[in-house]
Amino acid sequence: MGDKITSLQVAELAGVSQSAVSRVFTPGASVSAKTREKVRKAANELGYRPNVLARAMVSGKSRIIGLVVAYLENQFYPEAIEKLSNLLQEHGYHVLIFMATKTSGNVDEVLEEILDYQVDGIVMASVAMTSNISSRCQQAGIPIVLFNRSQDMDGITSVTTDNYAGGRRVAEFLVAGGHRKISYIAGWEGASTQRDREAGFRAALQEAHQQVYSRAIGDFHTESARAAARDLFDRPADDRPDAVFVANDHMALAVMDVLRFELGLSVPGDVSVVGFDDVPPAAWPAYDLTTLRQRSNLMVEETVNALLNYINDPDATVPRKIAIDGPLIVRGSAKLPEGYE
Amino acid sequence: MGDKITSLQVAELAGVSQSAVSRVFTPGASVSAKTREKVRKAANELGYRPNVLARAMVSGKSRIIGLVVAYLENQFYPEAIEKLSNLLQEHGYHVLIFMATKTSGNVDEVLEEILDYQVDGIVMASVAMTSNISSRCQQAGIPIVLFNRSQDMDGITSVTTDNYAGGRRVAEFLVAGGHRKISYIAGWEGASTQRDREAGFRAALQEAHQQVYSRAIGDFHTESARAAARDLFDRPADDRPDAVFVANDHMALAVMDVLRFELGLSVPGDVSVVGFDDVPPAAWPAYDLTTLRQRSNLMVEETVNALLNYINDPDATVPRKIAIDGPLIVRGSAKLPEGYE
DNA sequence: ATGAAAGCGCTAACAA
DNA sequence: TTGTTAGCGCTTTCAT
Repeated sequence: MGDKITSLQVAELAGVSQSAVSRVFTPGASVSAKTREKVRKAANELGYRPNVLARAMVSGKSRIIGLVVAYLENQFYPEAIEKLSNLLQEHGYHVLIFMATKTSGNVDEVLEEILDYQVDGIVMASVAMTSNISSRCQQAGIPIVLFNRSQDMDGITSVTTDNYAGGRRVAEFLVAGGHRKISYIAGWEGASTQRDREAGFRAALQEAHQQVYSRAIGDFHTESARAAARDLFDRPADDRPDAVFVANDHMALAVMDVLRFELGLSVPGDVSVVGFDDVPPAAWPAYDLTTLRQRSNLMVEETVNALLNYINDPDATVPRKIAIDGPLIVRGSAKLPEGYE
Repeated sequence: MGDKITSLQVAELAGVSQSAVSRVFTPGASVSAKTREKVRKAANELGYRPNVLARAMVSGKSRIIGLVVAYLENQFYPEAIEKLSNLLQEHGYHVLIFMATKTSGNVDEVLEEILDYQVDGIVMASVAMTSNISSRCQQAGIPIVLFNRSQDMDGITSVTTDNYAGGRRVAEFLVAGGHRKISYIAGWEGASTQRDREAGFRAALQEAHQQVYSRAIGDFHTESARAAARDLFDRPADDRPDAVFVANDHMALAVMDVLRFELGLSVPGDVSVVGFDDVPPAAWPAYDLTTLRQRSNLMVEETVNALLNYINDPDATVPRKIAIDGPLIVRGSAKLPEGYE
């Protein structure tokens, strides 16, 4: 008992050939209404469902998308994963998760594992890529898209927020708010997101004839961010920034806690804080964080599009660097510019 | 170019049979050192790796575990998923994600999809089970374990915190804190976690000759929780609870925001708040939430154990309801009992 | 429109 | 220890 039902058993019950059964379950195959009916009936009776793995073997399409992720602690990612998985599900694909954390330290190792599953595509979220990996996939003919990371090297598709523009927007907002000592808490310096946000931020500051007042590295992690905040703010009032742009919300929330509860500073009274991402807690009244929103819905849609386009027509698809514009969500953690409506 | 390397090609290059190659990649098969060496060399040269799907087909073991989740918004789950995935990876398994949300509304539908992938096991997180599903899996011989949900019906393995004991512990703490008007904000009433937490809570209250002062339903969602908080607390001081147990942290944080920022109440000055889970934000200084911790590490370990035990020896494995004790993490959101150290 | 037959890449008897 | 041989459950020519 409990044995798997095969198409052959259905065929026998329906009194048709095994390939007829296969055709009934293959969209766009030619079967007569009568045959289809007989097969459907037999299949229902037996509770038959095609074996995806067998289908994958012969067709070469597994309908599995590999997802590499390393940083679920940052709420931006669970949210994105949920959307990604949902959208792919709607297209008949499913997500096989690979954690690129401690255990299987290096990404290359993880990637080999993914390839073993004959995935139809790969999404790498918040993970850097070596050109080695890239060529490995290229040669395997597997599309890969970088989510929330970009790569200088060409030939690899990526979907990000327009981090440069976002950084600019934050700087402009802070400058307009009348701040004169604007500091920056950086994310992990290996990340393109960090780099681009900072570059845009600095560029706009420069245009306003300002520069970054001080800088510390938070590495995208809570504890490092706290240390960075102490580093920049635990000093006399006249040597203290009056505003800080933190490279993502996950850090910005921790920074706000340090400012308020450790250093007794008022936000935005003494210091304005702006983050990046707009994760759910940023909207909580206790933080009410002004932040540059990443439009994760759009990002996910673009990711899935890129993947499916390639799968459906590998030759007609060229790698693109997709950068989505993100709006500044103005809340209460930063002083408003004069006359801001 | 870019074609997949098969064991046959390796065999030819190594000058051995195809099955020799297979054996080299099968742990515990008998191969001579010489053959192994030849094969290894050829495999490296060609960049060969076994096709997991083909292996799955013939062996009947896919090394894929299906995971059903519905509620990534609650930080407890991303954390758990990360740990689960990591631990399974260490055992050579990988997680195929299925969202049980809006899109594929009903769990039964999702489950059929999972079965199509010939998974070796299923973890259902925060998802209720119909007996229908259960028997479907039983008959397919696929182990299924409920994570953070339990089921009255027998024959199904579940891993939870001891929610009843947890609920008791919270009540005892609140009573010891001198509270006399203790209320409860419930989670989704279909959830076993909700039921058990409330039952334990009420039992301990009763033993202290108290009862629940008032009750509202938060459904485990932020917005409903906010409404529930208003419902219970937006009233004259003498008809207001002096403490509230909220069925999980995700809601408790939202409740604290309403109390403080909408109703102008002080926590714990006017109201003590206790949650359940101990998600990361509970420890943030802005909330400093007293809460009953779910030991997700242990829960995940037990889940993986249960799964692997069954896979390795289906006949010797009996369904168990595993309930893990969780400690009360005392922070600042609730008044401390007299003389509490 | 349908059936027969040939594999997809691999593991697992079975011989040798 | 090794090679040979059968499949795993399915899709896909190729005839009919």
